[in-house]
Amino acid sequence: MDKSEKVLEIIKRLKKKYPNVRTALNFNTPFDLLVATILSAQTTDANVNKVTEKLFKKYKKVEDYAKVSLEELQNDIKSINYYKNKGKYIQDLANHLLERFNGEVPKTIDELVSLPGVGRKTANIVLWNAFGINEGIAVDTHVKRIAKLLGLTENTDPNKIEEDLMKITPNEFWGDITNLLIMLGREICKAKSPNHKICPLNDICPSSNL
DNA sequence: CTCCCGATAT
DNA sequence: ATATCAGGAG
Repeated sequence: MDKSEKVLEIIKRLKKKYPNVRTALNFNTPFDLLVATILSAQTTDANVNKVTEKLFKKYKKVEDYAKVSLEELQNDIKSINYYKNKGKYIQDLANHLLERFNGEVPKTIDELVSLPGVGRKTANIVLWNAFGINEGIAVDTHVKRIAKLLGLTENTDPNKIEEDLMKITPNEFWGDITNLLIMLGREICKAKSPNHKICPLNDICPSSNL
């Protein structure tokens, strides 16, 4: 089974296990999702959702993030890891959107990545989950770890892993594969204790100990 | 490469 | 105690 066939089999099995998988981050608007995704760096989604529940009620529009003092915004996300950096990213981001994009979230990777605090991972998450656009594959810590365990890539650089995955994955699945691997990573193929016994991929995974 | 720097699981 | 969690900037 070559890598392309393997990816299809992996997607098929994971889709069966997680039929309607989508981002676990709660959001109403594309901008909400952009904020939530920035907050999610090195932070669990549950913790992000706890904070955004209040945040999105207080900050309805892009202008609201631009208006407040940085200290107040940082304080509103205080329970999030790296809250000082993230607060600054989000406020700068709001200003860039207002000045350069008429207050709207852009719909291309190049434009998204030009915004403060937004890298390829964040851009891909927002494009797929807010707009349904498959321009790339979001490589987060789970995707990075599991793609290597499954033998889909030998690279460790997220950008190269993204290239490898794009080569062997049909475009229609570029959005799904990230969410599917994230679910697998959170529930079964955990960083510290991968549970090979209950993994639906254990018979085609070179890293399985069974 | 380092810094950022909270909450939770183990 | 420490490893890890939907990373990105400098």
